[in-house]
Amino acid sequence: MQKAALPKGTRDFSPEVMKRRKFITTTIESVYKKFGFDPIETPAMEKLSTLTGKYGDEGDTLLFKVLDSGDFLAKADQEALNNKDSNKLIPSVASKGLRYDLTVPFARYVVQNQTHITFPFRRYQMQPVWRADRPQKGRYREFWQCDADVIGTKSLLCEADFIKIYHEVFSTLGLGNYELRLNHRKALEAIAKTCGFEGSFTALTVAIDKLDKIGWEGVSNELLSKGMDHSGVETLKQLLNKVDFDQQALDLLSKILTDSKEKDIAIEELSTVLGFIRSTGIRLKLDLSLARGLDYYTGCIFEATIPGSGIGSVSGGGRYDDLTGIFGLKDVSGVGISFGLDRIYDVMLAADLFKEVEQETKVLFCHFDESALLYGINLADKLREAGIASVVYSDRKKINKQFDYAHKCNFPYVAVIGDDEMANGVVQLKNMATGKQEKLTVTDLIERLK
RNA sequence: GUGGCUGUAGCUCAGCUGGUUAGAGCAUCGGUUUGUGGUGCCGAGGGCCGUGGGUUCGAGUCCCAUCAGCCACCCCA
Repeated sequence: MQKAALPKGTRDFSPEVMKRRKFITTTIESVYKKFGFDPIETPAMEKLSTLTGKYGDEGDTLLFKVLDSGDFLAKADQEALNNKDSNKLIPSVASKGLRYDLTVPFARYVVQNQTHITFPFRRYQMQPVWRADRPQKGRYREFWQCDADVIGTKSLLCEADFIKIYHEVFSTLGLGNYELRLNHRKALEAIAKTCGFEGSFTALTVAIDKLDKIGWEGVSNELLSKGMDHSGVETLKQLLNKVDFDQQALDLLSKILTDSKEKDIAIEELSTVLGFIRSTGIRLKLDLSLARGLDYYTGCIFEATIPGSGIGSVSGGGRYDDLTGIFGLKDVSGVGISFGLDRIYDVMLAADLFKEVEQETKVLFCHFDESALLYGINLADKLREAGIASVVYSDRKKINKQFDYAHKCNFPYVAVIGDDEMANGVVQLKNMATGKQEKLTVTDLIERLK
């Protein structure tokens, strides 16, 4: 006998859990639909060449590779094999991989279907993704992303739409205390210029992204050691405070940053977004320390967290000006966001935000003998025709066992069938919550349970 | 990839400084005299004490290794 077990970082979902997960996904889906997005799906596997090189070096190591079928060793890179060089061996034995996110497969989809797509294209996609990360709290190897993207327009109205979507989704889920942080990739570049650090843009973003973890002192020490001078550090310090996203914040930013093309773009785009959402009263933060790891972002970037949840971001996104370029389609700008279903679930569970899951099957037919069982089968079919979910107890067991089953499964009603009921053309319907029961004909039964 | 913590029944755990046949609660199944569930009462099944080695007269308990799980770092949803 072998032990029943799952691969590390993967989970089964019980009916109770699935009902709650569905609540989250249908909420997100209905908001996406309301904003004019249509669904697509893509395969779990992509060609490895589609995935590699899109998520940075670290991302490549986190990709699950799928071993080729057949005699894969025959066509393996013999030199790499002899040298036991795993990394070099991979391309010759694995040509597929599990998708790492939904954005890159989407870019591939857009390029491949460009002649059939009408731009701007608004799609949503809710599917699992896989990462060979070491699992821990709020981190799984298989998890679901709920993405929405608009591709084929540079309009900042899209960014405004996503801010409204964030607000509606989190409010509906009961997570109205969410914090949405906004930044602009060009603002980061302008900051690098202002601080005399344009040559080490990546080092700058890596450092300031750690602000909430290692504090201002840690960040400044790191930057000083990387060669930033004291005046640069002082300037930076004025910028990194997380502030309300409003005109005042933009004015201040404009005052501190030295003139550059990037500054102009960042300020102008952020003001445009602000203008689009001003009337809604939605609040968000301008956080110039927000960097986000994925380097395909070029414009506005978003990240949403639930303060006090102990789990990192539950959603992220941003604008990418040239993600389709790598697949041969130039000058197509897109912007999108992604909700992390599993993390939202964890946060909601911890905050006790799920309502009691109700049993959707209305009634269980219980019986005393073979003829009552057959009688029940017919009645159940009549109820189903009327759209009432019902089950006939499938085995011949004592009536108290049948009731026990109904109780444990949370069926709201039990319909008892015996000789009396069959003789009179009725059933004994018992309300399991109140304990009350009454004799009803089929017609009355349907009327009662509708 | 780096570090820390933990492995005893299906689940949560107890098992004192090593000492007879390994315990509890919950869960499961059966019964409570058979046309009615929840609570109560009675009873049953279920454990190579993660795995391998070592110390010892004797190991669930001590030591080493290994595997697995959890947590943190890195990075991220």
